[in-house]
Amino acid sequence: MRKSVKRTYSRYTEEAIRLLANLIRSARIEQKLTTQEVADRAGISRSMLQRIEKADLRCEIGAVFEVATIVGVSLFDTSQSLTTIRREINRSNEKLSLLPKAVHKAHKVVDDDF
Amino acid sequence: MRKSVKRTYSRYTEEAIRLLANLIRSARIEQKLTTQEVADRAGISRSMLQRIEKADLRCEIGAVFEVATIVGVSLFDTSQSLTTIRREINRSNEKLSLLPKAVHKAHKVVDDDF
DNA sequence: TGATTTTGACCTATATATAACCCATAATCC
DNA sequence: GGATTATGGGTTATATATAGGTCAAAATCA
Repeated sequence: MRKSVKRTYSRYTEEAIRLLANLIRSARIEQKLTTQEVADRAGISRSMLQRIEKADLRCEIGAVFEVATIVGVSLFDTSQSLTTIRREINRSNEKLSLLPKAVHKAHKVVDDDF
Repeated sequence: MRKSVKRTYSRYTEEAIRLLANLIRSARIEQKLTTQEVADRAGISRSMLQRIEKADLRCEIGAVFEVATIVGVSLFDTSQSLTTIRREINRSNEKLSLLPKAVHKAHKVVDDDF
């Protein structure tokens, strides 16, 4: 079953996505690409691109990142480069392999009376 | 109408999201938070969080960013700070106001014969 | 080791996002 | 100014993501 979904977002989340949307729109216009062109290249509809540029929080992250990549907005602005990001992935994989697989909370106290 | 959607993604998009997912999972475990706890705080289901940590490209960007924020993974690693990101938004707004509102391609050449 | 909890993988019903339209207006260019 | 194109804002049918559940296996800890 699925309950009606009404999400709330932190300020930081909202503004991060707002910034990303603005950067995408700027980059698109600077490169003189129409919304239709970018949408086609990204394999999405024009209406979807419009939502992305309006910072709609419910767009698929894959679509947003793909558009960003196409117009040249670097995610993780550490690096635009694929090799660098791969290095980071490897590091995070190593780290993950060292961390515990599950997080256990302290056992519930059975002693409820006092 | 809606056509069946089969997306393709660039390598960079895939790996950027892979990295983000790894960072989220690492941070969650380091802070000894269970999947259920984080899901609750983010207002999403546990199954959704699982997809996020598996780098599923079709999750809502808002949900992903919210989880990242909750476990302390900074988007735009320039800054974890809200004020810095706001400054960036303002700059991008100024920039956008100076850019043309629409991108026009050269007029179609009516002269088709040669 | 045994008790307890977390996780991952699945399933289902339904709310919702999506592509693909259309149209009016705005923006651009000559 | 006039012609042309881009954009924004709708609408609709349908594919799909989602919440919420179950269950077995894995992981943790005493």
